[in-house]
Amino acid sequence: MKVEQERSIARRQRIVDAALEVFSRRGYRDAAMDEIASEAETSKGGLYFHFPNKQAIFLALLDRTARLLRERAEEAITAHDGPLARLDAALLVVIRTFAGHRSLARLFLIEAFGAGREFNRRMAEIHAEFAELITRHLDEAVAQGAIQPLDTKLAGKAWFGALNEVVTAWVLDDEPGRLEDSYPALRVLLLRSVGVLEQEGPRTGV
Amino acid sequence: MKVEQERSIARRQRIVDAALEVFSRRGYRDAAMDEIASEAETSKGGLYFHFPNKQAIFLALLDRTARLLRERAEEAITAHDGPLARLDAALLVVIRTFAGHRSLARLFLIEAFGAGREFNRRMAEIHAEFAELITRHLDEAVAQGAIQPLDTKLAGKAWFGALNEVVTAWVLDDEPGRLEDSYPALRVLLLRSVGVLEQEGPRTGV
Amino acid sequence: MKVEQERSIARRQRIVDAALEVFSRRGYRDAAMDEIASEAETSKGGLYFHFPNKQAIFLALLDRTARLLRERAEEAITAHDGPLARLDAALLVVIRTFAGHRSLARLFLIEAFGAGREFNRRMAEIHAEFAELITRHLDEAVAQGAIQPLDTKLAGKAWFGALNEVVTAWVLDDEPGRLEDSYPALRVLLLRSVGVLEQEGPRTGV
Amino acid sequence: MKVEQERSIARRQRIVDAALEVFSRRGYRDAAMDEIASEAETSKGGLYFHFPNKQAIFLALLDRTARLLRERAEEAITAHDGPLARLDAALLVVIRTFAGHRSLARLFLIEAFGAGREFNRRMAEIHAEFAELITRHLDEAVAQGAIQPLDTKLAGKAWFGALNEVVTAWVLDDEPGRLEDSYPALRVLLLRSVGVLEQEGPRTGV
DNA sequence: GATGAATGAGCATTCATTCAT
DNA sequence: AATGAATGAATGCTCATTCAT
Repeated sequence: MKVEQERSIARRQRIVDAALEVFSRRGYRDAAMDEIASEAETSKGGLYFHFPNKQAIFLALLDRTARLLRERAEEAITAHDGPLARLDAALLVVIRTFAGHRSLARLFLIEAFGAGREFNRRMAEIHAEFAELITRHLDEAVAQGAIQPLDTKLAGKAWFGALNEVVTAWVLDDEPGRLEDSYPALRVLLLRSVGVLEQEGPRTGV
Repeated sequence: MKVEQERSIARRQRIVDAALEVFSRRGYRDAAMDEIASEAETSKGGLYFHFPNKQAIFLALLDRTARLLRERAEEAITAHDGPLARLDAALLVVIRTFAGHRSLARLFLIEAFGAGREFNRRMAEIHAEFAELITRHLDEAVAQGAIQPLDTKLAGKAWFGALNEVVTAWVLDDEPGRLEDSYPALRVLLLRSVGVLEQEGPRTGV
Repeated sequence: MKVEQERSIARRQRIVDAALEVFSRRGYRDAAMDEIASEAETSKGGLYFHFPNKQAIFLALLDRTARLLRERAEEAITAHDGPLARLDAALLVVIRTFAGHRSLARLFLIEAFGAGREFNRRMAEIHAEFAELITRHLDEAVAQGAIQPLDTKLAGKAWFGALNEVVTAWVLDDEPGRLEDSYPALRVLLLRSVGVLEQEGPRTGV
Repeated sequence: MKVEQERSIARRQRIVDAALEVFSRRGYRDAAMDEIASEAETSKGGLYFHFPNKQAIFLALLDRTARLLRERAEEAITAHDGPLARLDAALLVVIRTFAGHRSLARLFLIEAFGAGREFNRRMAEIHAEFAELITRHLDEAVAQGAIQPLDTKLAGKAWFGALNEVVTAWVLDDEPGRLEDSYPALRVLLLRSVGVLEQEGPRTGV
């Protein structure tokens, strides 16, 4: 039993991995189940044993990615003190994660929209989640008097959008530089936008 | 001849109008040439007389939209003095244009990606153009001493991204409020991000 | 215009003809659209231009067949006088029609059921129509005093069923004799069942 | 061993029961092995342990049903004297059996055809068997002088067909009445068709 | 210029059957 | 005996594109 369950989970994993590969190579619509199957070293039927349809695979991939980002961000957050430092660390971690997984970034920021009306709601939710995370910390910063009161909801969206665009441009760049290198300047802009003029960057490694 | 040319141009117009309608109703992939044809009150063959293929229609639509935005932005720009005021006016005009054409916004910000790998390059260019417009004015503001030197290229992307996200969230909102209402706060954020603390909004009408 | 319409109608005809061929060769479910297409010397897309789906082709075929039978039956009916003679002529015509088109009989009596729940209602209607035709004439025979009063609704079903089974057995027979040869005896049985002991057969040719 | 054999037989029973349920719910083609398995509270593998394939399950069900009908009919037959009384009793028992098992009737009279070319032969046999049972008794009635000589083979088919159609119409009726109520009138028709004008109905219970 | 009929490659999905455990 | 994971052939349907009229 145990063994079989583990194998089944592993197979799902492999399918989702393959899906990432194929979706980011072809885009959602042009990705054929056949190709995902062979990339996952299984058969088309195998795919349908583990997932009800193509959409479900994409959704699983989306959720896995969102979870990964969220977990890393939260980890970074708990490792720091003070709302702005935490936010700072979280954004850096997001940048770094995408920097290390360009195809994942492409999937998350580009393919996910346009994959069909059905995904728009889910993507809106994911965007909203991240924007809210930012909003929450800005609210706390306001509460602690670290920054002046402001429309934190809007700021959450704006920060997320700024980050988003920087990463998107990097994804679509034919000869991309190092994504992480954009962060320091972006950080200054974002902090200034809420009225923080100086603050040291996070001391997280590398 | 003259008359026929005009008629032909009018027909193209009607097709592109129909395309906007259908693409934003269904998304690029799910929009059928049949539906565009009937929306344009012509036949499938008629479409292919005026455009070589589906992609070309979409591209024409994209370019028409980009041109519209650019023209309006430039108009606003020439109506103002000083790089920051001009930028301010341009962004406001973009916001207002999208506010008045939600389906166009959806098309431009959501469908355009995911319409297929072939469009990504074009979209990247369009994004870049707008980011560069911002960068240009920020550069000028730096040159005039209105703001402190900064990474204006990055700031261009960030500003555009912030704007983008605010509009996107509005497009995907089931019960959207008035998009224009977000602008004043966004404006403050953006200006602050480049170190400008106070500045009156543009006096553009309504 | 005229020419094109005619051609279009001819094509539909050809498709329905091909469908009869293929459905009665393979049965409804095992008939592939591909095979119907090639039998009709057109392409799969062509099929779908003229019919919305497989079911619609089958239904068109069913209706065409039912219409053919009805028309021939009515023709025979108007050529005779007296309800029993008319009925007699109608049944004979049905028998003869099936005798001349074994695959059509197979389709109509065997494939049509079992082609899927969706067809059952239609088939029930068709059966009912024929049974009612019989019932109507029996009613008239009663009204004219040619036969004693009886449950004509039930008799309609029973007569139709008897006919049906005789034809079905012939269709499924590996070495079938001449279907028409069964008619005289069947005729005697049916007439006797409503109390008519003697009556000459119809004088319709061959 | 004994116990295990019994268990195995019971399992087969359960599978065939489940098959009846599912086949008459969905029709042969649309019935999935998965659904039969879960209805039988076993697994797909379990099905294939007891039967070589889907067809075999259907055949087993068909044969079980035919056997049931035959046994009940024979029972009724031996309980009566005289060929016509026996026939009468047999038909009544068939009617009553179907009346009590509508899904079984649907399966036997409707799904069984159209389940695929492979079943046609078997169904033809089953029909023939019942027709022959009728023929046999009519032959005996002729031999005993109870009825005048006639084409008893044809009459067998016709009787069976009449019965068949009455039951089929009832199966396909959305708001069916009591099937048994049709029998007395049908009986009169059938008997008259072979020249018997009066005869009391069978005295079989209820 | 315009039309509508035709094409055919492409694809998601289903499902009976197999088989290692 | 039983399970459930895996297989892969089969198929209805879509749709951009072509082209004779």
